[in-house]
Amino acid sequence: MAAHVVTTDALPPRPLRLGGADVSNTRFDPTKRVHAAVVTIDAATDEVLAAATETRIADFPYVPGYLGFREVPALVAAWSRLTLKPDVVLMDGQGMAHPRGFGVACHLGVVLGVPTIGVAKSLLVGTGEPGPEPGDTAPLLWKGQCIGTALRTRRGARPLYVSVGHRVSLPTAVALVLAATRGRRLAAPIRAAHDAANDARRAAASAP
DNA sequence: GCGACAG
DNA sequence: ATCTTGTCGC
Repeated sequence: MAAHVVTTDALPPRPLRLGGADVSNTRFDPTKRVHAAVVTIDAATDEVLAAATETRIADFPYVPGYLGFREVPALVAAWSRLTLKPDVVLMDGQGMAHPRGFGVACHLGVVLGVPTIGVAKSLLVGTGEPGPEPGDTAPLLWKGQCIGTALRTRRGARPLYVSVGHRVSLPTAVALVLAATRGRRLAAPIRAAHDAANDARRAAASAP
């Protein structure tokens, strides 16, 4: 089913450039536009090295389990204009922690041919509750299988759900996400992408 | 049939 | 996803 989602690491040695991908929507938007953003940051300093966005009409609605069909096309367009490509992309959403083992992060990775990691803020399927300390983890279980890792990145904050996207092992994925989180709940690349996507949305809203 | 349901 | 200020806590 998801046999083409290789779990063998294919990441280069340091310095590492981390990518972040996210999409913003305007609620009740009659034009049904999506604002996609992809960014590249320095893993050591969190400095944003490059960013690109794409605003377009979404040709597919939001349907749980089919997010890739709605968000990936715009993300691919944004990616094509990203001047400096990252080594691995952290995508806001599920990777293999998906009903058919192929969430938006896998979808993006396969289409781009780039290593990706699924980093979701809530669950689509599965269960797993990590301890209270940053770095605490718990296997994300579903139907007797480990489909990802529930990761506590900050005390008192809900965990993040990390799962394999494309060509990155789960242990490596969890380590990279945790390392990109500094006292904050979300990983730096995803926050940067979220900000860029929101900027694009506001720009499109105030433009004639 | 009922409930759940990434962003 | 988004609507939204102040407010509670480290």
